[in-house]
Amino acid sequence: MFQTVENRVREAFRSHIQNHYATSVEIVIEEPKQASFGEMALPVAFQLAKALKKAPRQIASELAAGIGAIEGVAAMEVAGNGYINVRLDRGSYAHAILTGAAAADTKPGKIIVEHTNINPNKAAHIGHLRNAVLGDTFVRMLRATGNQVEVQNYIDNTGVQVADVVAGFHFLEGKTIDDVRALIDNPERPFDYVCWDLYARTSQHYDANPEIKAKWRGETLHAIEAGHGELSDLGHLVADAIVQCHIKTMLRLGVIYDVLPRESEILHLQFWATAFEQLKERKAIYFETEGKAKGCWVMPSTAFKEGASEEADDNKIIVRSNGTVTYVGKDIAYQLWKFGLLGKDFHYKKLLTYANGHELWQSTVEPQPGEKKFGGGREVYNVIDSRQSYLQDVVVAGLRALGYNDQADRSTHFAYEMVALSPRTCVELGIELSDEDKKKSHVEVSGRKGLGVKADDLIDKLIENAKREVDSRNADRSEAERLQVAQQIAIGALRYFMLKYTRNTVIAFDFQEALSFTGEAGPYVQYAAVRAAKIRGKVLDSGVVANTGQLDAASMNTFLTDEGLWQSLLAASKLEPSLLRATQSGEPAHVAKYAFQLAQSFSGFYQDHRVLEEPDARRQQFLLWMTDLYRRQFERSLDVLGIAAPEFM
RNA sequence: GCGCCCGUAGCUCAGCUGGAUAGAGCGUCUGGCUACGAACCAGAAGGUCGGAAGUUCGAAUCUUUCCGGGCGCACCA
Repeated sequence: MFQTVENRVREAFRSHIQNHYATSVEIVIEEPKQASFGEMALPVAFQLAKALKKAPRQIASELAAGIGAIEGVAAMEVAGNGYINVRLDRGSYAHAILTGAAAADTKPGKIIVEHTNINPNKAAHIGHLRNAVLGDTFVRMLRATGNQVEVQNYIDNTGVQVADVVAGFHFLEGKTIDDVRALIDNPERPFDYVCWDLYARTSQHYDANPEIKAKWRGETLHAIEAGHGELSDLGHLVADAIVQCHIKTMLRLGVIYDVLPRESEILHLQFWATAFEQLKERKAIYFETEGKAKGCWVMPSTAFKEGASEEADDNKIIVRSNGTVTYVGKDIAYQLWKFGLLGKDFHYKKLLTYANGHELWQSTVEPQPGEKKFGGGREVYNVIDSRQSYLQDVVVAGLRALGYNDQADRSTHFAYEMVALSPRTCVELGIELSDEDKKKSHVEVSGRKGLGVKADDLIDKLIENAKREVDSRNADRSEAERLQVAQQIAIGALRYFMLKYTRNTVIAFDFQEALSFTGEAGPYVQYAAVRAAKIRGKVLDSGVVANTGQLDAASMNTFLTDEGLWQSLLAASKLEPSLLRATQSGEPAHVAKYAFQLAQSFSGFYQDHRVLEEPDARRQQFLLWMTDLYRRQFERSLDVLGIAAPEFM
């Protein structure tokens, strides 16, 4: 609704200025510095001052006087040195919200979002959670603004990290496939936890014995890539089992996927070979005959690096001298497929059906009956750690080199900074810190060292904390209900924590902060949502029948002369513009911020107005409607954030 | 060495395309529950927006430079 009026104001000023001043400027509409100034502020007089050679204040006065009536606008004032402040017609604004149903228009084309993308060789940690929560929330934002989205989670099941764990089982510990299968089935200890420790042990062993590293890793990788033999079988067994663990962990957070494209199929279906031919044909890569990259196929650095010189020896190797392809090469093939440019497709089989009926598919080599189709997107977002921006640049350069400039432009590296650990949390975890580390604001996690906080451990701890609070406040509820709410609160706290920071902020993860359920946190928003729903329920239980029919623009206007109520309505009505802005800027933190501000606004409303005890029947109807508007907006914004609105807290 | 990111209140962070008196949470201090649930609310204290120069009617925001920090620059991903 706000945007509708905003557009009207913008258009009125645009045409008025065009007609009377014979010039055109971009009409900027801001939020006034202070709420008392009105609802919109236009600095347009400043922009015109130079061209018209007049004082801004004078121009503003002329504009305000000459522009005439605009539907939905009650008044315009000149303020400061030349601002034009716009005041809305409160009654008609409220009435328009009451009667209007905004239907989101669906946009054409499919957007592909790839996120999570965890190496299937150990348990997920907090860094992975940031990726998944950012990606999942962005997907929800896109869908809420009318986009069709396909969620992909790429599985690197043939990479070095999987090979290291396989080598650990096979060479280091002498385990057979049946031994490993027993570990997977062991309910005592989760398999991803077993691998977490084994990966750290294997890495340590490698560090102490570099020659063994080359031998074991090489042998294992070779077997996995060839796709047969015991080491290969072990690789698939481990990777598939870990993927199941990851899917389960992410499901706890409400994160689900549409399809898992796997690297093994990229290899076996010759995706790379096809891309390789195209790259060679278009001369995007060349065979190096001298220097340190002799015998490799490389992409010249001039293709992906600004200001790179011809002589600089920093070309990117795509195919190694032993003929194997690097990750970047495979990623170029994968990216081509995402846009439907490869001329090939995977086959797919259904991996599982989520409790809500949604199906998760996985790539496979053999054709399957009734298989779905994936890929072929109009736009692609890759949610990947900003440390990989160099490699993402290479991938995009690959698209450009093949002549796919449009697709390159619609290819976005949705980058985010890492999650590190606060020194205090390292101490709590029993991690030894060097004197140098102690001075730092954060310490980087390391999977190779087994240093980090496992996602499931963190979630368990959050639930435990929430459960204590819920128990102490809700003795009348059943154990099952309390547990469910505790889980919702824990996940709310966690998702909000991962979303409250903008993407390029390094998060120094701190247990005390993450476990905090007060202030700018998920549970604060949930609490407000619970209260809004509860008031509504109590009022209706008291025998009052909701009847918005008696709320016309004129009567609402009288209630809205109360500045506090007007500000409440305004805050509640601004979900759409902030959601749109957040989606355009690719910043889920903005949605989190809006939800928090909505909760702040409601808390104030809650304090100031007693809906249940309101003696004036019509005013009570109005307050009830406001409460319900808040409730609906909480529901929608929390849904975008992937946070549940509990029934009680 | 080259490239990218960051430096805003004691701490952790917002600040949309430059715009009016720079905001929030936490922490500190003062108040508010016989409750439409205090996981809340009201109020106070707290900032030369890292330094300097420039562009502009106007700079936390744009440019240059310096200082301080982070991350990249593999035949790993």
